[in-house]
Amino acid sequence: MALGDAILACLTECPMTGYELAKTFDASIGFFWKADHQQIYRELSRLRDRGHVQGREVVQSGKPNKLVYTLTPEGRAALRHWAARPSSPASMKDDLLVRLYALDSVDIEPLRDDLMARMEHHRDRASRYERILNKRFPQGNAAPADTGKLLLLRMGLRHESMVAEWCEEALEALSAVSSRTNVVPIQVSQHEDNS
Amino acid sequence: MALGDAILACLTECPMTGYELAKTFDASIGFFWKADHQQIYRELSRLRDRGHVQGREVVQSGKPNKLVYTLTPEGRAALRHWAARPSSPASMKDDLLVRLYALDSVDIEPLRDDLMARMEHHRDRASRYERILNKRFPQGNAAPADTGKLLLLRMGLRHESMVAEWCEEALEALSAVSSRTNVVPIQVSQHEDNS
DNA sequence: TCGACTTTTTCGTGTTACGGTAAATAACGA
DNA sequence: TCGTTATTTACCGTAACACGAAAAAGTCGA
Repeated sequence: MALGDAILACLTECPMTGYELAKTFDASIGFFWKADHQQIYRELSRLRDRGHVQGREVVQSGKPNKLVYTLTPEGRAALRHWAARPSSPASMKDDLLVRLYALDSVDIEPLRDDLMARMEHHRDRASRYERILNKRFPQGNAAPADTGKLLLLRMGLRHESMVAEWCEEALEALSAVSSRTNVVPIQVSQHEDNS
Repeated sequence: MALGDAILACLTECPMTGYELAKTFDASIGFFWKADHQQIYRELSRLRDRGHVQGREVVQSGKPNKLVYTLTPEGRAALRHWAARPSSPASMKDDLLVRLYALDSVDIEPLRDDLMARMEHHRDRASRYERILNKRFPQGNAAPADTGKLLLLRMGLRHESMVAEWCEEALEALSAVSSRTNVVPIQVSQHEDNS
């Protein structure tokens, strides 16, 4: 809902090219917001049109020239202005939850596999966040300017641990159900594979 | 990414009209997925075109006639098929997190207000989930067919409590920062209010 | 009785997000 | 020479979201 603003937020750190942004995004805001490079570039040109960022071309010898984008005062003001408005809570919107909702109309074998994969995924991320936390904020506190980043990481850690734990619980609950499994081989025929 | 499938999942419960779906969605899947009635109706016609649901018109005296949508066998198969594919973890994508990331380029007063409102919001939802859990699953366990719904509610409860708790922590951390606040009145002038 | 609200469906229009495919340019390394 | 990395850009489509509007029938309170 505000990829543009997310990019502006990223650019408050330092001026960057689209390429760098696409990489950096993944290591900061990208923890909770995916955006591929096409999205980033498109959004950057839109921001440039609005005057919120300014692109300076840097001639490079070895590589194609790059466009370093800098936050303009207008962009900075827009970010502040945007940040001053109340936020709306994000929805979770997870496929897994929909599948669980329709649990008895669905095959549980693949669901179980899915849950296990997800559990590992969330555990991985949790330990990743923990590692970063320990490295960047060993004392558990941060300089005022970094407070937000510390809070972000803590949120990420909590979220991932919580979901991983929940996956575990869900797997247990599924085991209890799996006895009366309706094991019917899935039909791939007849109708197309849309959705 | 799969509103259609979410609707199919909803319809596994019982046949419903678009109007009822729009209401019911809010009280089940809508806990983690917002969709207004226009979206639902449009998706329903698409599903009907694909043959995944079937609409029967029910003539009513007092009110306008309604279209009761029933899951077709094809729809049921499509749902099973969809549910058998691995899910992709949803991203959190919360405005608040972006604002915190750019904490030192942003006014903290409105941020604090926002955090407080959000904390209340998440607390409300947490207690709401708890109430539903106590009412629907007093024993803490569910019939096999309802296991998924129990898990959903537990996830919702955990998520909301976690976020509420995190908001509290964030507010504390902000208090520590707020002493060196850069209190400059926000400019609304000069450039337009886009974004 | 008038006006407001509920029930029920539908249309339209625009933006944002997300996804894939692909191309141009130029170096560096195998 | 072929593949990879760096760097930007273009075009395609679909899905999601947001807003606004309207019909057509009834119910209920002021």
